Amino acid sequence: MSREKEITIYDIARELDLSAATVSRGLKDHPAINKHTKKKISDLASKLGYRSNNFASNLRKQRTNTIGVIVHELHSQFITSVLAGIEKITAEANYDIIITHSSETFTKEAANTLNLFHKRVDGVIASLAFDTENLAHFEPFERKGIPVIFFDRVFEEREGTKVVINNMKAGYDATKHLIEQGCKRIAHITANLKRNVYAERLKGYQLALTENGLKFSDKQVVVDDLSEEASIRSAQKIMAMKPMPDGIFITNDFCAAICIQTLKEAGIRIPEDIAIVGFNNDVISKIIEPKLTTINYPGIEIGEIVARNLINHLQGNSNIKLTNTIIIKSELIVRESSLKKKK
Amino acid sequence: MSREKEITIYDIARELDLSAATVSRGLKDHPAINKHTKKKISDLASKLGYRSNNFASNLRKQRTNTIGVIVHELHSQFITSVLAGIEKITAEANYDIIITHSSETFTKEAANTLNLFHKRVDGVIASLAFDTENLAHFEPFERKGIPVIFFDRVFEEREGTKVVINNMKAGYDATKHLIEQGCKRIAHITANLKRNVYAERLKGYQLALTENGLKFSDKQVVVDDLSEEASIRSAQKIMAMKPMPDGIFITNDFCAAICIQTLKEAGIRIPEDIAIVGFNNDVISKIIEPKLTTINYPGIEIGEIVARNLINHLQGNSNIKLTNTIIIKSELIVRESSLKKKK
DNA sequence: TTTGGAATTGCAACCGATTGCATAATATTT
DNA sequence: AAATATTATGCAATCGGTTGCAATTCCAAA
Repeated sequence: MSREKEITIYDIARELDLSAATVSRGLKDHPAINKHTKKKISDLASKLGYRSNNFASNLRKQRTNTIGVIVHELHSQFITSVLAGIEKITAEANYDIIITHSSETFTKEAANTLNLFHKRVDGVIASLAFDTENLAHFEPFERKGIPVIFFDRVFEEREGTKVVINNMKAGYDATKHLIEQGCKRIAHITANLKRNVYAERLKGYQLALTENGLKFSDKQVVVDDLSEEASIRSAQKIMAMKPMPDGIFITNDFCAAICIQTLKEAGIRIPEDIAIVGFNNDVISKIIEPKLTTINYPGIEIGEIVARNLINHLQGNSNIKLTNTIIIKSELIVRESSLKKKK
Repeated sequence: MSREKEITIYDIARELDLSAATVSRGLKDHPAINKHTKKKISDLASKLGYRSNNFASNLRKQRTNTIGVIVHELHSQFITSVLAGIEKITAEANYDIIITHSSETFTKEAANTLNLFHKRVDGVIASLAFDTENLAHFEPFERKGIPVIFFDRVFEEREGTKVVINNMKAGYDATKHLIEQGCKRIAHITANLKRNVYAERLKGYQLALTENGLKFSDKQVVVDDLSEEASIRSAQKIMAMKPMPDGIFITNDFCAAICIQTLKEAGIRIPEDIAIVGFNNDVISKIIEPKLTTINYPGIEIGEIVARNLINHLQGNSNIKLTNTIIIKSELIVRESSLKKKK
């Protein structure tokens, strides 16, 4: 199979006895070009199978029409929903996206960031890894005036637009719900508290407790990562508590599912002995038995809003520095895992 | 924030009183350049924050060092594992990847294919959408001599390398296992039989039945998509069969999980009344109750092999046309959902 | 017929890295 | 010291599309 020669605007120009400039303008519907000429150009272009060379074009235009996306994982429903939302909006606006993921490690996140920088993306959308401690690796973008928007895992202190849910309220709602179900000793399983999402949910948990006359104690908060092994460990810690909790607010559905499994295997009844609320509304929350009460996390919506904001900014219709924090609504979905009281 | 000017090799050349050619070679460790000079170049480059312009480079080199990946979904564990495998190998070989997904529709798949073509990827890795009927949309690649490797969902008839598991054997093993557990009336829930993977598994199912003196009947095969709704529908069809099956081989773990749920809600005991075997070894198979017997589908390995093959071919170390089908081992993982007999 | 202005098209200089070939500088051999 | 080989660097063309500005063509009004 011999490779066909690539067709360029010069080939088209030669064949139609025009200049490359005219062909270039004709192909992109420039108003100065005669309708007739445009037609001839685009006809011949498609006949010859012309495809525009992005590299030449980007090189000259000094922009790529590409947005870089940095996420912590691909395995989560939430993230894939966000990506779907981003993709929808960016595709409409004719932007390409490059998706990178950090597997929850700062090192890979930094490498991906650098990589996107070298690829000269016009803008970046990011959610931070588990152990990212600062935003120094985003500085090159800052220096070049390339906009970066964060969602979900963000640094509150940082300037610029962020898209998040009200994690504190969500944590509050989850805990309040457990209290309303009659729980008196409510534990909380969560992850790295340096991440805003977990810290905020903890605050909400704490507030709900104290506001309802229950006392908060460090000992009832289990911090680990959210892997399968960690989840089993966490469940074991819960069982070792004396007295054992009668309710748990768990910051992640997968972790909650593993916990439920571990607890059930130990003969603990859910929700009778321990009521459980998860977080995210993953598919898994409807598979696990009992079905999991959880917080709905509207990924698609978040993705759409993040993308729309970035693109507006890129097109000069808004200024990212002005808008600061966009809060998306999330709500509690009640299923069996928390229902101590019959309806 | 004012944008910094971009540093080029010319800036470096000027400052060091060298030619751009030398700088270019120095930066990529060309053997003809003096060690000393190289050091000076790379020192200044990093001091100035130089970043190479990929567009200029690609334009000149006429290749992008980018591989396009087309998959049917991002939501599945299997696919994200494959992607992880691909990423590992391509990153080592210094290739970039662009990931596109078709949401299981041919239209999007074709659009993505075209898009990758325009982006001038050096090679393509693809798994077909649910309803793709032919490979005409890959023809532009063929014409330009750009290699395309398929995995998982492939067209058997097509020339060129494909990476798959032995789906027929897997289907056979799954069904045989059910037979060994004493099942006499084994149903099969599957999806679009135009896709090789499903057609092959069906063949294996059929073979195991007839080989063991059980008769095969169309009526025991339920074909639908693999969505939640479809899975519920399928479970209902199973329950409506008279006599009801005592075993089901389901071509996908998620679907199997939903089926188990639906059957259990109807009071059917798993595995006592109906034994079930799934496919994929998704996380979900360990969450569902009872835990699901399934076929392990080694995604990472498949990804690695596909990527390695493509890269070898791109680097001229092998010819994709010669190798034809690479078969990866997969095996049955026995859990509770199929164990009628106590061990 | 002349002329002003609008409508089209072309010229030529970019954008930044790469690379075959020539040349210069240095080292080695005779 | 001359000749040859080795090492290091530079020249200049090239990749293909874009765009400010100039040039040409065309048409209608004077």
